[in-house]
Amino acid sequence: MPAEAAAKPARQTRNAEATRARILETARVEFVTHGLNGARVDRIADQSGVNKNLIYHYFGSKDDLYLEVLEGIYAGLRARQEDESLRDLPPVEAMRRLVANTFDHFVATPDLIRLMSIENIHYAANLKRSTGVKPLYRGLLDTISTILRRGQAEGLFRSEVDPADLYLSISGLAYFFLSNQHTLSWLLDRDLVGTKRVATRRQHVVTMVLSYLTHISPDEAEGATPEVLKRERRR
Amino acid sequence: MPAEAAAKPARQTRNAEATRARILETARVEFVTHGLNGARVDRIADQSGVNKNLIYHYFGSKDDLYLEVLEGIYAGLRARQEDESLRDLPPVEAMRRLVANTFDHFVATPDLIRLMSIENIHYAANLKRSTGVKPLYRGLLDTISTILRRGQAEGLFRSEVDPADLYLSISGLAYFFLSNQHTLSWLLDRDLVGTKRVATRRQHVVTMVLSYLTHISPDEAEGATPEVLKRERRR
DNA sequence: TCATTAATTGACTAACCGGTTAGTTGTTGG
DNA sequence: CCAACAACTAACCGGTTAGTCAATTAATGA
Repeated sequence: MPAEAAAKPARQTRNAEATRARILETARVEFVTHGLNGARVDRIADQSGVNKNLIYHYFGSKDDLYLEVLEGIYAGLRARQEDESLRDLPPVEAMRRLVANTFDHFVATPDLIRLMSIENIHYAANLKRSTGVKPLYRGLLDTISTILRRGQAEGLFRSEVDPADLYLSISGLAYFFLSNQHTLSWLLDRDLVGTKRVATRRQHVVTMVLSYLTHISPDEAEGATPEVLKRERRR
Repeated sequence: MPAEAAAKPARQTRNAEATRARILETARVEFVTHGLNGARVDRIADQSGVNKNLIYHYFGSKDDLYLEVLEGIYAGLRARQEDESLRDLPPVEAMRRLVANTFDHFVATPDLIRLMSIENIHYAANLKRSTGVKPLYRGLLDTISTILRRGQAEGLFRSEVDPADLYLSISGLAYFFLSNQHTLSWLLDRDLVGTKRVATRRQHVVTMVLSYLTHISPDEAEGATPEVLKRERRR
């Protein structure tokens, strides 16, 4: 294995970095599976093949360990966001991708969904101790606002749309059927997360958001078309 | 107090029914506030001014007590549903009310939101032990299907709408900003549940669903209007 | 090579917590 | 009036759980 030679002097029996990462990974699974109260530090220790005290040595407390897991998951959100590329696209296409990306990210990251739910059960007490997660959302809202404004200027989108409301709707449409899949699939007697089902739901969500945005009411649309006129009317 | 005379022989120190109800009410608050794992049987006992063993006498176990709370909350869902009245209204108005009712019910019943989240964190393990909650949802889907079909027959609604998907969307739009209000209000730096904010969100949600339903694509709308023709095309 | 530092462990504890045992007290029907 | 039963309590139990203390072992640098 010539690849690993580049990394480090290759310790044999001890490797702080790797051990710490292993604990964190095990903790992620534990917290996602059992929630904050249901998670057991002993179980995390056993699963990562490590003495329990090592966890306290590296992470201080159960809550701090949980917070680090939480921050890691939210950080993954930023990586996938690729806001920049959207700003150059035509408004309708940009919005279509934004919705689809949000949907796909939720589907691909079940841990995010569960941790968001868990965190809200705890009134976001831990997230509020965090630093650095918050800025991610400022950029997201900016992106939505930008796309929205361009679409409205071109007379393609309805006016009077609150970007935050739109964000809540996009997220809600993609979040709910996933976060509540266990009660819902039982109550509705159908699988909600099969590949085929997810694909049709994705289409449905994209269509709903775009129908809403491009549905211009009659009195608003009269004598529309030219972008300049549209911009004029906004005063 | 002449009013209470009609009720019963008025026991003084003991009242099984009232005590049981008091425990259940206290338990509801405890489970909603702390979740299933976070709830403490001792605390429920103290708060209801009752010996802990009495809880086990009436409810058997912590899980069974939780289940009874859960069933009570879901039962409230049925009471508020008033499906019947909707079926007689014109499709658009019926759908408008269905969406608004769902929204209002979620807003008015924060306990429902929290318990649904809590239950999903636990993979719906407790709900699945329940009998009688499931039928409620059959009726709900029927109502949606009926309204949808009538609206489509009259050429008012787009075709090819899965009733279940529509239900998931209506719920998701009303659920997400409430269930995740604690993380979201922190991340977005704004209050989400103030009276005014809820009112604008309500309008937004109703508008989005109706825009989607009434947005007939060009190729679908050509030569539309007559209901008969519409019905004809569905073959 | 040896002292220093960091990684890692075993053994332990105090508090907690769901559930139980063994009762006491009030109500009610005969 | 009293036996039988239901409502209700006090005290306890055993397993669990987050967190700690003191030691041991491996790498590191001088």
